[in-house]
Amino acid sequence: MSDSLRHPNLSCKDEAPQLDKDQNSRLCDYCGDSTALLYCRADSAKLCFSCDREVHSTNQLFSKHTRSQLCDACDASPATIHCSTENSVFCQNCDWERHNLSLSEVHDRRPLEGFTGCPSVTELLTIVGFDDVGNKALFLTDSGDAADGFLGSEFDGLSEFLGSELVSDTPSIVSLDDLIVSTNSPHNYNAMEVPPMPKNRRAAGGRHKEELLNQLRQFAKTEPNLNYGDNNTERLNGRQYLVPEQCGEPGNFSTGFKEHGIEAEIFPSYEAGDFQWHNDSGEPVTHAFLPNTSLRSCPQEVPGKHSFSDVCGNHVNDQYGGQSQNLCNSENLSPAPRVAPYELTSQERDSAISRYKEKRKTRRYDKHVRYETRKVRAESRTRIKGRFAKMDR
DNA sequence: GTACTGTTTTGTGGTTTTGAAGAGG
DNA sequence: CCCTCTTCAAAACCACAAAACAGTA
Repeated sequence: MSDSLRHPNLSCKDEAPQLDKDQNSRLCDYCGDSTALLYCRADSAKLCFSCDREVHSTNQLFSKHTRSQLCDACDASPATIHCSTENSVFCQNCDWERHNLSLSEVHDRRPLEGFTGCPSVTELLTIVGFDDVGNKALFLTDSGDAADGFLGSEFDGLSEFLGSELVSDTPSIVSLDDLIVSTNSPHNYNAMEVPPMPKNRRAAGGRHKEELLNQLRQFAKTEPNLNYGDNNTERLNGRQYLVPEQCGEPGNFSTGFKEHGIEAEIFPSYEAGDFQWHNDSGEPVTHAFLPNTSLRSCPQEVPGKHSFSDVCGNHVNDQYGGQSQNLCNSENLSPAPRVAPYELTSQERDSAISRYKEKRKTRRYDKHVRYETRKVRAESRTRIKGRFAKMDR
């Protein structure tokens, strides 16, 4: 990860996620070869995209496993928070530890959601936050190695693409609530306190964007709907290009579809009906495809609304990064992924859950007046259309 | 360390404005 | 699908005393 990708205000201490650490900690639990980018909670396994598809397309039961991006910090838990300031995705524990320790920093964090089913490459791009530019990354040459698409100077290579498009997520303002909770709560547990997701924002990806795109690119070659040579593939000037699967309007890309007389075909992926989004309470969202703006909901806490789910009887919601017993594993129904043991992580998770519950008990939903004298004064002040008016002296 | 002074920032509430979402034609 | 209308919630606005902060003796 280059320094240019880091937030300029980050101190050395806060640059934490040891992303250059031993890559073995991020190897796929299933193939043991590729870099793991996803985490399946039900299987307690880290998986690359290819193995994820292989494992979870086995049967309908496995396809219900909720998967998330792998935490950039610990490489061992499902990510539930995307910090655009650090350009990383974090699990609940790492998010809490990092953003609790760096109260002086104001980081722009957003909730991430898991997914189930067997989403297509395009859908995966959307899930990991490349929804607006993701398809560009799949415009491949015959070599398939470089993202040297037909955009020419406009889109000259993956690295430039990464530098200009994907990593330009600038930090934005964090909510006041985020700061208040951080400073006032006796527990300082603000992992759940993420500001609302603005619309049309570019998100996620994390610090493994390049590997992520590489895997998806390889994945795209094998995916039935995105295979070279089939209906999705068009040839232009001797090059092969993938016609976006879900991009909807060909004109959205400045790639010259219309100019070249190409109409992007919109067709359902073969597993589209099997692909489900989950809302923040872990319940499946019925829409097969949601607009970009709805992809990540903001888990605002609602009194009385519990956050645990029991999907498929063996899942725990993303909010806690919970690790559940795997019914499927216990019955040995699937090609069992290698499971990495982490007792400590489990303890940390329990600790985080208890912190969360404790904080939730003491949370105030009503308005709190800090200075009663100011309140008294404001009530007695003269107003014009509700606004304070100047006093005649 | 304490006291004082000057400057900057914060917080307060009623009304209006703004924007999102839903209903209906 | 598009447009209009309605409803609702949240943000914005205002002035200024109080709080917070910085500097000095």
